[in-house]
Amino acid sequence: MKIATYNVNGINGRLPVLLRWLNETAPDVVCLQELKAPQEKFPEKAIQDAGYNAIWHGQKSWNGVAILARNAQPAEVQRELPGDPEDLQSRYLEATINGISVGCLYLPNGNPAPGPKFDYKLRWFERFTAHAASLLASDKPVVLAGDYNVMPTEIDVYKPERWVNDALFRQEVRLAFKTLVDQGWTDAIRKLYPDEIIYTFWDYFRNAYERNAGLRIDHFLLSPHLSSRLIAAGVDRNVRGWEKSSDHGPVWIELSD
DNA sequence: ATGCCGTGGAAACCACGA
Repeated sequence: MKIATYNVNGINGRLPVLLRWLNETAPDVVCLQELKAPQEKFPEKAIQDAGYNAIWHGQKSWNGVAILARNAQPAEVQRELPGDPEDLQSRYLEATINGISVGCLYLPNGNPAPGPKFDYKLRWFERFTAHAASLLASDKPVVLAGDYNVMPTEIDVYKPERWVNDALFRQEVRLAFKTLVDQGWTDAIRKLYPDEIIYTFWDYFRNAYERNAGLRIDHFLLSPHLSSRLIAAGVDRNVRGWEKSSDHGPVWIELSD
């Protein structure tokens, strides 16, 4: 079973790229972030014609998350992150697919830091960590996939010294990620490639992709059940080089049946 | 050190992203 996550940076502007990638790589489950489309503007028919059932939580202009499944219907569990009724941003969607709980997340960027946006990021991270703990306690197979907007360690940044005060790399955020993982999650890419430089994002500026000036901010966290089933993982970095690409590349894992 | 590019939405600029 192949599960992927892809921050599309606008699903309608990205539709040709998304459909080509789905057709070429045929993941079984896909978590999408940054739809940047209201609920009624999700391209449901094109996704269905590509062979995928979908649930999504859209939002006008920003945010928005979706879960796609091939040969299965995602059973929605919740469409927002618990813990703050006043948080209206569409950043979390959870579904059960073939017995696996799939959490699709778009963690806040948090810049500029310090400031209210950074405070919101840290609060969101705390709520997410609490929810992740409850998922672990359920003892079900769980995957938490998405754009975490965190580079966990220095090898996840092309020039770490330039990012120390950035909301994606500040100590508070790296510590929050470590606290989350230490609950008992496995960072899928790092389990298979503990020391390799692997990026999932390249800025649109300054030929970042061509220079491989990237960041690793899109992650898969696996519960113990799924960690033992992990057989492969990677980044479809070539997609980042396609015409009209997102600034993120798709990331994927393969689980044994 | 930096939003230089890209997207969406409103309105020919602005907010936002990482």
